[in-house]
Amino acid sequence: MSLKYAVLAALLEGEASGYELSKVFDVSLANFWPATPQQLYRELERLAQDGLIEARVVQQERRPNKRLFTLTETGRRELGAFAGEPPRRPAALRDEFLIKIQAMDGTDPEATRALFEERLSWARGKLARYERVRERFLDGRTEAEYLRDAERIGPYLTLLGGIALESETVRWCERALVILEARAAHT
Amino acid sequence: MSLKYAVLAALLEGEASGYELSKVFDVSLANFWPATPQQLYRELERLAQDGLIEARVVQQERRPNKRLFTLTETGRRELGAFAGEPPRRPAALRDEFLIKIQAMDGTDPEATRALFEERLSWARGKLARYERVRERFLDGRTEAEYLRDAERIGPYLTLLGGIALESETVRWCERALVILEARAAHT
DNA sequence: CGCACCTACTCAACAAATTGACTATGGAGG
DNA sequence: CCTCCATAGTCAATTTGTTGAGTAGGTGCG
Repeated sequence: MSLKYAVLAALLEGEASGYELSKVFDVSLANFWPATPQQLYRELERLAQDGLIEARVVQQERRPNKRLFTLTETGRRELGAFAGEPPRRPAALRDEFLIKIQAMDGTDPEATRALFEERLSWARGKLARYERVRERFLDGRTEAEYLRDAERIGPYLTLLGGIALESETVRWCERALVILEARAAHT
Repeated sequence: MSLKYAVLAALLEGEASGYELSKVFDVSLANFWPATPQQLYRELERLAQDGLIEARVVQQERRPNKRLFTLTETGRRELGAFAGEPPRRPAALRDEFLIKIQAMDGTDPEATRALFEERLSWARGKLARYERVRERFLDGRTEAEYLRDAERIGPYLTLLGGIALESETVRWCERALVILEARAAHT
């Protein structure tokens, strides 16, 4: 149900092809609504049929042709209506890693440490990427200036959410590693 | 794929029926691996067939009979193996609310404020529940004592993760509300 | 006494997500 | 020259996940 609106929201940034969207979903929207290319192509088809987006075929030389999609007025309206409504379902996190941690006792402590280490460096990497995106948003201005002047701040707020989440993950991993080390030293 | 291990991990706490598991998944495991009762019943059936868990029918008076499931040695081993391996897929967050925020510009600012307010109070509620669970874990001991003496600390670490996540959500919402207010006052 | 709600599930149907393979063309690197 | 990677997708099969209903006895409330 919500993939529909995730796609519409992505098209607020402007015209895009399915392929381009699959890239966007990989880096930005993937942070709160993951989708595979196949899901996107299917969804775009449906949205176009329902008149929420419009396709425009662009002939390309030395490349396969592509279809660029734009929001229609109807699409924009539907997205607006959706954005104003309270969410029907709460956020869902699905994390294999946490299952492993839940079940970690009785396995090799060293393996557990490695898991946390991996997660930590992954979170740090993500945080660094987020910070670069933030620089691009600000584009030289201070945050206060940006928040005062920009016409769209939604994407910036979700970015702040992502940054908050990942920096907290980093702190949590660091803490867990200290705890694990203390338990290891104690034996 | 991972629901399997989520169920096995839940059974580490001891024997449980499908119905009991559906309650556990609602409060604890739901935080990182949501599942509906139907999914659980299907999964339990499969796990029993594969010999990873064992069922024992308990006759009850004035209640429908229930089947209690326990981990077998095989199940315990498979779970251990899983817990040691690096995760095949990264954590996935699916959050309708964030789509709405991404698309919020061009809708009623008051509606957006209400969304954040709602999310905020929801996060605070969850945090309070987590803290109560934490009290139960500690059971009078200090955290340091608990972490030194307890045989299982996995569930405590995932709980800490949940607490970190929700308290960061609270801070993020508060910040967003300040920003929204400033934009509203500015007009 | 009737109604709603709790325990403890099962069944069927449907929607969504995932996986893997397949079609094309072009450019880069060895 | 050959292979791999990037663009720009499509198709089909399978697995997961979701929704709604049904069964059946028990408990609590007014």
